[in-house]
Amino acid sequence: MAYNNAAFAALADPTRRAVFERLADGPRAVGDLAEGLPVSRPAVSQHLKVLKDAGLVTDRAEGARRVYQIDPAGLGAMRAWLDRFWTAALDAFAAEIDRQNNELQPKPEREDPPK
Amino acid sequence: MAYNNAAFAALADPTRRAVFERLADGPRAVGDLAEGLPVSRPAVSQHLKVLKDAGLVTDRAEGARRVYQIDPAGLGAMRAWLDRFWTAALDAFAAEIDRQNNELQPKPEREDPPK
DNA sequence: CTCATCTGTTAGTGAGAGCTTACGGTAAGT
DNA sequence: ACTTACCGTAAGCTCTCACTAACAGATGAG
Repeated sequence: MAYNNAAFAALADPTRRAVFERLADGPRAVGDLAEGLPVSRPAVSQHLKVLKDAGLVTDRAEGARRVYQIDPAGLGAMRAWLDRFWTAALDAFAAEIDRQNNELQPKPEREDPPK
Repeated sequence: MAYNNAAFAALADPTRRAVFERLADGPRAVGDLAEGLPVSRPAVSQHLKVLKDAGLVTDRAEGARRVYQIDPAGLGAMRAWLDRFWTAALDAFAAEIDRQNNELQPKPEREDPPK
C-alpha cells in the first residue's frame, strides 16, 4: 500500500517526469536521455535510480551502455490505486449531493433555518 | 499540461496523502481532519491549501467552520493523464518485444522463438 | 457587546531533495 | 595493452519544503 508513496514521489519532480515521458516512446540509454535535458548525465542517472526503486522502470545492460525502459507493472499499480480512489471519491461526492438536497428540503426538523 | 505537476507534487507528501484519503469518505472540517493526525492543525491547513491550489479539493464555509471536499474534476484530470500515458507505455512495451524478437531471429519469418 | 471556538496566515527553523564536480569501474575498438 | 566511451557513486553545496509557534480575522452563543 505504501509503495504508492514512492511512485508518487518519483513522479512529483518535473525533471523526473521529463525522463519518464521520454521513456514512454521506447527504451533509451542514459546518455541518450541526458542529451536534450537541462541537467547533467549523473543527475539523470540518479533520477533513474529513484524511478527504478519506485518500480516504474527497469534497466538492462546492453554492452557498455545501460538501457532503461518503463515497467508496465509499476505504472499499472499506480493506475489501480488511482482508479480505486476515484470510485470512492465519486461515491462520496454523490452521497454528499444527496445529503445537501435532503437538507435543503424543509423537513419537520429544526436545525439550520436558511437565512 | 504542467498542472499535473502540482497534482503529483501535492500527493507526493505522505501527510498530504493521509489528509486526502480521509476526505475520500466524505467532506470534513479542518479540525476534524487534524484530529488523529500526528501534525498540528495549522499544518493540516497548509496542506489543504496546497491540495486546493492543485485543484484536488474544494472548500466551502459552513458557519465558523470550513469544510473541505474532494474535487472529482482534479482527480479525473490526473486519471486521464495516467490513462493516456498508460496506453503509450504499453504500446512502446509491445513494440519493444517485437523488435527484440525480430532482432534475435532475423532470418526466418517465424515469430516463434522456442527459447 | 463580550467571550469562546474555528480557521487562515506569517516568521523562523531543521531536515531532505536535487544538482554539479570528481572519481572509479566496465565494455568495445584500435 | 592502451584508449575511448558509457555509466554509477560519493562528496559537497544550495535551496525548497514541512513543521511548530504566535498572531489576526470571522462566526455563534451568552
